[in-house]
Amino acid sequence: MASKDGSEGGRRPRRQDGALTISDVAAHAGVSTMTVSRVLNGGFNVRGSTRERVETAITALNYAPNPAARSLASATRTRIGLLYSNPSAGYLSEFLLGCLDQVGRSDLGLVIAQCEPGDDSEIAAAERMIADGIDGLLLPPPLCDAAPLIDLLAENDLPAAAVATGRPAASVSAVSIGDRAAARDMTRHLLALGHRRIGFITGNLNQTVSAERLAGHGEALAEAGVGLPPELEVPGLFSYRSGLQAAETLLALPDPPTAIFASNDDMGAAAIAVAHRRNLDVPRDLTVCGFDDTPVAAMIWPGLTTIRQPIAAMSRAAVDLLVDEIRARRQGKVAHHVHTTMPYEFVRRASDAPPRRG
Amino acid sequence: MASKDGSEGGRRPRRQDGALTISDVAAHAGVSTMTVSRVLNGGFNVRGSTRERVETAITALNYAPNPAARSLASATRTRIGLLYSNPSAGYLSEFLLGCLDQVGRSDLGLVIAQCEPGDDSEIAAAERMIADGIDGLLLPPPLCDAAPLIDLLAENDLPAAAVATGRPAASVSAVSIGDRAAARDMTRHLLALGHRRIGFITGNLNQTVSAERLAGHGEALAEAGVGLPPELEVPGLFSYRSGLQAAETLLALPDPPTAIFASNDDMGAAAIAVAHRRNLDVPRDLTVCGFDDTPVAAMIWPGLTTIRQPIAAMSRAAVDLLVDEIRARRQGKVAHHVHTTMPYEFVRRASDAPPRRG
DNA sequence: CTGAAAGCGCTTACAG
DNA sequence: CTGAAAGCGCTTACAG
Repeated sequence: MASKDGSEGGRRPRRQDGALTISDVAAHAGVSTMTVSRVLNGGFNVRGSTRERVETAITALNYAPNPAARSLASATRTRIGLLYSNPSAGYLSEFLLGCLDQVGRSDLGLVIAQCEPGDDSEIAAAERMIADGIDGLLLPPPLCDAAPLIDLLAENDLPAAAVATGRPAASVSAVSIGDRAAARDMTRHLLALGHRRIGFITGNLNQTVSAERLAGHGEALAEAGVGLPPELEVPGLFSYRSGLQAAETLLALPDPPTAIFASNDDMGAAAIAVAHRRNLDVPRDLTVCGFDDTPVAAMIWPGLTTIRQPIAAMSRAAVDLLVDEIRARRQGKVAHHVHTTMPYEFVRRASDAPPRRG
Repeated sequence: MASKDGSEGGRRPRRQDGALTISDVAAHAGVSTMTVSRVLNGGFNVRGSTRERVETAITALNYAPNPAARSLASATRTRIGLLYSNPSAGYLSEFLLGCLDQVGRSDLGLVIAQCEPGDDSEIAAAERMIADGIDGLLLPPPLCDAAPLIDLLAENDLPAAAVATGRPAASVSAVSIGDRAAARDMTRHLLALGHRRIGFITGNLNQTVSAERLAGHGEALAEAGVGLPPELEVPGLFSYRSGLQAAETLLALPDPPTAIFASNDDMGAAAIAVAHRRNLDVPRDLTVCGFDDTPVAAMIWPGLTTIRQPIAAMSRAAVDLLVDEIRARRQGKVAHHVHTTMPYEFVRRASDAPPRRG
């Protein structure tokens, strides 16, 4: 067949940035672009050996698909929602940093809504997003544990990814650290320093991580044969203010603890403030430690010994999980809810020391 | 002419979401899509009357171009960088919220880098971004005032948008509130309550807003014929810790102030903490106010009277400015550096009252 | 100042 | 299981 129009040659190509395209991969693997596309999108209906050849070509060439072309061709820009509700500012900013990163590299639309905790505004906000045609929802704490919300999503068959929940619901994907193990590590550290009377400030019991962290603390004590007298376990709500009050309670005890393990950094910072108000030196007179490693932990003095959660990496991972699930559904596959655990890190700063003798 | 291929009909259209395309606008305006595209991209080489017709069609139809198609066709995804350096977490999270929103709706790539303040890492980070081929840079405080950094960008002819600078450099676009006027309003409020000895905690003088806020304070005092004794002006660094020290200094004065105006909320919160430590009731014994309206202002007790900066709106606006400038340059137009001022808001909470008598 | 054609890099719908 | 063709919505390069 002759070429369809008479004119041959002439125009110069538009693009000169050396970016690889799907055709390069196809050529390298000796298949059609169609097949490469299939592999890219889950590899269904592709023979195993073919898929391997394509995957080899992809990694050899270090190919990454052009997100703009993808969303244009599929005529569906994936849009995910982020619902948040008064987390600490330090947590939120790191969470957003992770989202921004992942959203930017995947050409996703991200719709954000804040909602007040407690009342039904989280339900209302979620319903608005569903009506708006969102493809999936991201749930940072404390919403990761909001049962009515999660039920609503399940009823509407909307994929969701919960971040930092202590006990993921079966109907959602989730990214967490091992909160129980992390708390156990922290308490083991305090025990190793020689502390035996350790005050514990719980988190808000609406959030499942609170019970997990308390359980981890209890396990470490049990291992060491140390008891946890009820007066040493005081309730907090994750807020600075609640930490102030909890620390007051602990330090006003007739036989006060030599160490305080606060279930997050804000409350740890509050415990340090209370200690100072009482003219106690931290860590000489009192050891204090926190959890999360939000910015405040490094900003106060003395720096707070804590557990680092890789928050940005967790939100990135959650976005990935969500997108994978959305894609899978579009192809009619069964939805997998993946529960991922990411590594935490023990961060020792300057707020802990052996208990004072005499 | 006959249709080019014999087959007529057959496939059904791929898209069914009623989204408008450039062809709809072209039909409505009675021009080619090419002309609509020209209007969309600055309207050069389009007759005035034609442009108006197209613009009318765009607004009538409420048309918005498909960002994915745009970046695919132009073969250039606009990528902007965000360089940040230890702002308060509350500030950063609101700033990111704005970016996320704007980036999401424009199909922009966003590259984020943190750098330590002071040393040359901001220069190094910027150079890395330039080498990476970034199209423009976003500069939240304190980097909005980093002269060496801004010089580097000017030398490399890289568009930048500074957010919340008190005195924008000529070579960058900028989005600010009127810091001077806002501080003037706050001090007028304190004067109206009856305060005459007002302590002022400055911000970090590396940031130009610090001098502006101080100047606004001074202007209001001058208007009222009230002097500013040197001992009532104490230096802060915008950090909680620096606020603690500054407030101590003020309250240890033989004739202490009846009100403290802190140049940001973190330092205002610190002043309240110091007052409490000294058994002073806020606001009965001491009025305290802040600036910015970051989350901490509403979280502490009493709630902090402050000036609200629309941080998210400011970062959104900065992204827009940057993108406009990048597009203009691509079309060979001269780059405009726009300096925008956005409205602030006086937020009265519970930390201010008339001075105590006797 | 304006438009017809080609093309951006992918995916969908169809046909084997 | 695999591929040839058409199309996503826009912009570039060219021609008037």
